[in-house]
Amino acid sequence: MPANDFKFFKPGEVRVRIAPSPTGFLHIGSARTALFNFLFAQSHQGSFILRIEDTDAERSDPRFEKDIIENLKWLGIEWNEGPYRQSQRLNIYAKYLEKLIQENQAYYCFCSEKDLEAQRQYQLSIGEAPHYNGKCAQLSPEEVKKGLTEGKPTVIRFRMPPKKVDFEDLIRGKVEFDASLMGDLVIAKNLSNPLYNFAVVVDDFEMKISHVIRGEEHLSNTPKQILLQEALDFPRPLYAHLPLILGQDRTKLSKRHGSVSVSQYKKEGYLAEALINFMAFLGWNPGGEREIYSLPSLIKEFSLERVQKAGAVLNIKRLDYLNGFYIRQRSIEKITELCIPYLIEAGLIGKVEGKDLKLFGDDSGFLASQYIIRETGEEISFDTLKKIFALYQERLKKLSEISELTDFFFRDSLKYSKDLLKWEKMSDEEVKESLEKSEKTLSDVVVENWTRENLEKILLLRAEEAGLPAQAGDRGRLLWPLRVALTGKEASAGPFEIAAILGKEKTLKRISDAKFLISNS
RNA sequence: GCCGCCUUCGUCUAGUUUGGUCUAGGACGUCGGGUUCUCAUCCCGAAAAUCAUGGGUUCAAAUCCCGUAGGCGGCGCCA
Repeated sequence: MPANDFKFFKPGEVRVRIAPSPTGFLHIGSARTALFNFLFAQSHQGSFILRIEDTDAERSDPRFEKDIIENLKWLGIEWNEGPYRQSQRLNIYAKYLEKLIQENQAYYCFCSEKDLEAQRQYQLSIGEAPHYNGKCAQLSPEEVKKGLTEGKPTVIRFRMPPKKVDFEDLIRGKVEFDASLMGDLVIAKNLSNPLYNFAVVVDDFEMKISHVIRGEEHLSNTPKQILLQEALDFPRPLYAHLPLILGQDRTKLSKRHGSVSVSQYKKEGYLAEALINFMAFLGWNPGGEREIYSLPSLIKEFSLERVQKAGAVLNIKRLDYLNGFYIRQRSIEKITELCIPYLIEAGLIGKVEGKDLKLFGDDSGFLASQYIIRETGEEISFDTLKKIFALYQERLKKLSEISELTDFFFRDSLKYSKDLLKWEKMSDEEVKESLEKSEKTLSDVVVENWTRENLEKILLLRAEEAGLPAQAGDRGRLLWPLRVALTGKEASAGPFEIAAILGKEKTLKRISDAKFLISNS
């Protein structure tokens, strides 16, 4: 816990914070706010503080706090202080609350929610912004005491000074609000239950926050917080309101737009560095033409001046592109480690019975030297899996695609329609001939020579002698049926590399299965 | 309804501070082509913004000024 001192922050000392409420999984919007705060702190050698705003006990849940912390770490967004929890700082808020009440800057209000709602409806109907009408603002001390001792339901309201408030937003410039339109703000349910706008002001002061960098949805909270600061005699931090992240329909991004939580993206197989690069460019860019940036290079380039004012629509295709790029950058060992859990989850492979798998890290999945193919019971090594994934590394946009792309390696028999075996307009008979040719060619290859290079050399030779005009295009007559026989798929990696991994026996078995399919249906 | 903010290719954006080099640049996506049995990668090329709109200032405006429209956000005993 920080010391309870009242020292003003030093203007030169940059201290920023991210203040998520644990009422949901870490949202991509909060993650981006965290990123910008982190980048800003890092580029100014400042401090970045994590503060969990869990004053709403009903909606807060420790598992959300866990999710927030885990995913921030996963993204590589590290904080220097915290996590602080507002629920553990209630005595601090109570002290300031009492001060405001004592100074008559805040007061108890006994209005019922029903009355308030009626009032709101009425104000709306006459074209006014809904705001508290001040009914309890002038209660005598006796009335307050009576209400309190009777245990009447109550809240604490801040006497909002009816004045204009302006502030210089680092991104938007001068912004002005008229507080006389706002009505007295509820700052706490009672002495031990502070509410957001109040708790934020106290904490930002106590934690000596120099710059409040947050989403634009907080812009209209700012004048309220400024007035509270003035009432408490706190210095005013600098403000920067980030543009919102929008969905396709240009409204604030929410669940109905699809994936919004970082954990969802992680599970779908997006890499942290892709997400970071992507989020950084949502409402900001360094000005040049380079678009690939790692965390360290972002720190070098980041500045609040280059942050956009308008909201930014999240373009998932761009994230996919970036993710594919970063997948291709990773080492094949790392890709293998990351892909294995998806295969396990799809039920394609499993642990070897009796052997313990080493579980490492948070999310890297299982790492072992041997796995078992569920359908056949055969063992498969990490190295073989590595070879399989190597074929698909450049084809992957998301890691989660791996099981659908490579499932044929882990199946005993393949299911596909016989027409898929036909390249262009081949007849059944031609397909059969093609397969027989592959079969013959491959059965002549001794196991010692069963390598990708060799298979390619031999098969290509056979394809080109053909008997037909030997054009490169004719390779398809041999290669397409072969590839479909091995994979059962319209699109896949090439037949040579697949056959090399499958081995002679399985390769020939699949060709024979394909011949059966084309002849008997 | 009230208050506030915003407005350059479909999307993210460069350019606006210091008006001319902007017949508006890049990236994703789309389309076409090359490599290729397929897919992906990679390479080449194209279409795509009368700079929301109206007016003004100026020899000259995406860039400066005024108005208008539209969009979004907030208006909670949520954060």
